[in-house]
Amino acid sequence: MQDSIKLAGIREIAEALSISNGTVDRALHGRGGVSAKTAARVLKMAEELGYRPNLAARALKLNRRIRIGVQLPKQIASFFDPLRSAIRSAATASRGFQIALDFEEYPRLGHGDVELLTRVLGRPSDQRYDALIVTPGNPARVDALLTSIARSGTAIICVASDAPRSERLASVAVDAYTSGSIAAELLARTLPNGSVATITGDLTTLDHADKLRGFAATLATLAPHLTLLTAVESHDRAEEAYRQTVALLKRRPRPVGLYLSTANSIPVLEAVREHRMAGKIQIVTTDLFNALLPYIESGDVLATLYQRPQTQAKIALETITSYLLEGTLLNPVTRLAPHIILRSNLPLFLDHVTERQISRGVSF
Amino acid sequence: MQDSIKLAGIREIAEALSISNGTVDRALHGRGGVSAKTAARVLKMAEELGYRPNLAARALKLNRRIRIGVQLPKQIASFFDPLRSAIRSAATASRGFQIALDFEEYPRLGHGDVELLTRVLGRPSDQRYDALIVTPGNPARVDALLTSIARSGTAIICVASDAPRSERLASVAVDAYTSGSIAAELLARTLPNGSVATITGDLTTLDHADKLRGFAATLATLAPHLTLLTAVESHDRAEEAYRQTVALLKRRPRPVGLYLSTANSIPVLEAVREHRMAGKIQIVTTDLFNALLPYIESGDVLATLYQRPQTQAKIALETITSYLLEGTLLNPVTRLAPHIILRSNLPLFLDHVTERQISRGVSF
DNA sequence: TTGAAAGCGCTACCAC
DNA sequence: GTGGTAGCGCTTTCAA
Repeated sequence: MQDSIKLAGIREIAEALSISNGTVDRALHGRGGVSAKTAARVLKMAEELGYRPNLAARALKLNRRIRIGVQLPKQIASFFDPLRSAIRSAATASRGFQIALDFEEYPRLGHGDVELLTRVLGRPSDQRYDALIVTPGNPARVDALLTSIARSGTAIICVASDAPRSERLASVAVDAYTSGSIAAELLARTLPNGSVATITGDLTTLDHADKLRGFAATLATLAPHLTLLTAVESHDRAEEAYRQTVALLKRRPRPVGLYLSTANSIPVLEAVREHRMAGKIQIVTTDLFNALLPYIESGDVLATLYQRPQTQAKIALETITSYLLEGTLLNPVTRLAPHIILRSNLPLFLDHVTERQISRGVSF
Repeated sequence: MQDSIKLAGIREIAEALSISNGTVDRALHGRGGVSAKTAARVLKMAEELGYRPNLAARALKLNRRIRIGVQLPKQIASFFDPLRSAIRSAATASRGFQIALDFEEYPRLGHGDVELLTRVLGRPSDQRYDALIVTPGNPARVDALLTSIARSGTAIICVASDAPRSERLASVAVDAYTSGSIAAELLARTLPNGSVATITGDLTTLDHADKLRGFAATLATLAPHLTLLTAVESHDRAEEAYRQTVALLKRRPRPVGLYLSTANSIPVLEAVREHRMAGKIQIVTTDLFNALLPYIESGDVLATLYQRPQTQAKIALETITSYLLEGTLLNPVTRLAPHIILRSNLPLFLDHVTERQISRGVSF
């Protein structure tokens, strides 16, 4: 089979119709100032000749240096640091655009994000972002802001979470419901009778709530032999998680399985180890970072659900560039499957773990 | 943090040194005809100004219509059909290059591949491929050919398998050893005592042998309670697989787990069902296609290891274009982690399953 | 409403 | 060894 496409450009269309290429361009892009009749002829001929715009030429001519704002929280660093650096390298690799990135940070989801977003609206128009990458925290508090920004001409891309009721251009995230569902299936298949517990961050966060819904639903379907204890919220703080874990371990009968739906897993794992329950409780965690590695290698952790920050970054930037350059919206909503990382496939992910994910302060 | 890179082009370097941009270009690309001294000055200034080539301009100027040959087997269609169509769409989406694809097919791995490769060497030089995408079957029989083609100036990219001793430019594949290892871990975690069997294609194929090595190694480590029966080779033929499965099911004690390391799983699953053993034997399969879906949904299949043809295609084309356009070899060897598809995350993969994977004849 | 032409940054060719 | 320059296909501006 041969894909030989004859390359028809604007020039060819113009010649075929004996008009100027300026007119063809205007017609093709509906820029106005073209009679309806001519426009129709152009469109028809373009179709006929199989017109494919030369993106290199377009990019060269436009030669825009597009400006992308990136507003992400410092925490949880194990996820957002790799995400940031992946955005950086995806931007560097981009053909066609010079991409200027403007990174801004705030402490954590729901703490400082609104302020940064507000500041975007105040930027002088010559410094406007062409696109803005954000992780929306509480939708109720950012929806309106995101919509305002979008209407001001900045394309909004949500990563890691979503604000579906805002006018964001696109959203990329791991499917949270499915994440919970996978955790439940893994526990269902490996555990005999007993009860399982979940430790999450904050149930007002959509992502966390969705994970729990998926977990509960699948547990009910696949594991009628397992009882689900009420969810514990650790608010992504280390001591809280530690304390709550100790409390869980003192319950009788003791839970046989644990689903940690945020990256705040280390204090939990430490508590489990200190109580000499390592390996006796099946644990499914979230994300991948240095401190977690030994627990996976030892088998203390059955599996971790990796949210693929690199992939999310790549998709986000592809979405932005193809939107700005070609005017096509690839995929308004991308829901990735998390990678299920076990002991056996861990080696393949080791190069995804960066070094400088040192937890400072109480959480990570 | 602000990434404002001042955009220095060839022009800027030339002006800074009061020389012509032709000279700068020659120096930057080591094209010769430049005095060592000038070349050094140019390189230094380029460094200083942070020279970044404008890839759009380069692409526009070169305006090559690169020609990529794609030689893949018809079987196993569930893998190679999606791979082919993903190559197609990745090529269409490519900025900078017009890509002409030349698809060629042969019946199956090891049957007809050598002939197609030989034919490549005979092509008139004006029809030479800039790059060739292949799945090497038996390395012993294609290594030399691949090297000849590579030396003739065609970049060879191996997908789905590898020929590491040839002079191929790059290789993209799922890590076979890890695939087997994952299968073993899943069975180890879900099975009590007993024996497990493997059905593979052909142990002379590197990929199949590697999977088995990984399976055996991990089984020994994680599941001393499980016995591994000797591997069965079905040569990817349906009746053979069916017959062998029936034989396996007649063994006493009956195997409690099964690892099917090729996509030739349907006859096995049918045999299991007919013997009313569905759900009583844990089965891990390979790849994802329509016919397999009901088995995953019903739980007959515990997990399938998906080899991500779309991802492989994308990486292969990225490797090719960045090599031909920028002259940089991204990653000579890419080893993907297979996706572990369970019942819970299956919905996220449904759109990866194309329709026209109808098995014709004896195998797929 | 349409035509003509400049020019984006790079490569390659020709002249010196 | 080096300088000068045409031109890739597109967008955009100015003139008609």
